[in-house]
Amino acid sequence: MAGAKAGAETASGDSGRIVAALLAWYAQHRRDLPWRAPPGARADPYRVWLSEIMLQQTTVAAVIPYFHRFLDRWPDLGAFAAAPREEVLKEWAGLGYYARARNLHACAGALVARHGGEIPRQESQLRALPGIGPYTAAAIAAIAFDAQAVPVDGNIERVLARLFALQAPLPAAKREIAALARAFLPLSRPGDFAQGLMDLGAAVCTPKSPDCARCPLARHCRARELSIAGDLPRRAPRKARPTRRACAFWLECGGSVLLRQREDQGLLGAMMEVPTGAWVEDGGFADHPREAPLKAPWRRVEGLVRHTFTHFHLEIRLWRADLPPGARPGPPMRCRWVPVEELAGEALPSVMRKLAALAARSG
DNA sequence: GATTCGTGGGA
DNA sequence: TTCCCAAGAAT
Repeated sequence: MAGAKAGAETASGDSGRIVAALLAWYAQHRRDLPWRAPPGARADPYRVWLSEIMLQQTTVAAVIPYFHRFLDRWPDLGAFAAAPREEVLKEWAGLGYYARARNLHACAGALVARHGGEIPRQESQLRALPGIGPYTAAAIAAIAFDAQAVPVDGNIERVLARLFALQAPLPAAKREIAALARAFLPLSRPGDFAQGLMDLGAAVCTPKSPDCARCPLARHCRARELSIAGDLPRRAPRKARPTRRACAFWLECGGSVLLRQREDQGLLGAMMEVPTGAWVEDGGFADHPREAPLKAPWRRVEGLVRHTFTHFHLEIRLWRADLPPGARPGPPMRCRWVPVEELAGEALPSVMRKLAALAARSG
């Protein structure tokens, strides 16, 4: 912690000027985002909560259309809390990290049960809710309620690592960076300070080629002084991604296709899938459809679906069978017949939509 | 502390 | 093509 101590001392000397410069920059350059209130106004806590969950490890550009669809359909927390989980998962499909959607639904229930259908303003109470970790609790407290909190996201980690020229690699340096962030407290406008740092990180202090010439904090920045801004923060090297292989089974009958709901936990948990066999690392493709969910005249579909998850690549070979309209079997466990025209509205993650697209070309 | 958990865009 | 990584949380 010697580094953090030295950094904090540096910050205390400059912190007032840094905060002022950042707030002035933010007043001029703040992004106009759909979950933000006009300058000076306080944002709707429901929108802040929803947007912060969506923005976890997800780009603003990817979130915006989802945020609009959620808000059109569920304009306030009361409406959202009444939504069945299945509908939440359908609206979330394609955004990724589906535990967020499951936790979002669970969190709404907890807000109704424990907080009278309101979003609490205390960081500690927020932190106890499903899907809300240290970052999100601080972000909601600061942005929605102007509470004395400093959320530390990837942007702020990067800005602070550069400001103080921290050489320690992430993620080990997270605690040290959080300590530096807290050295800016107390703040007059915690929400604007946090969002200012995030906007700065997104627009100026970017990961690869920071635009120091346009940075309001340049005169305070140790990394710029050392000409290493673009090299910070350092990160521990990543492990290589292995490849897993699997077969999927597209069974069509009378214009409907057989889908299956995945197990509630784990990868793509509770989402719908084209039934697949085992996903085997360093495996080959079976020559026979022995893992098919039903007996049918299976034939191989030409081509391959490739998809990359966070920690492995997946290659899927598709098998297809078409049954006569009158011969539709009862759906096996966790399965359901879905009209092909209604696939778009199903809770299908992106990898499964790729399979549907391949099947459509094979039909 | 290390792993697991998605997706799409850009260099 | 390949790699990086974006408003992290849960285990």
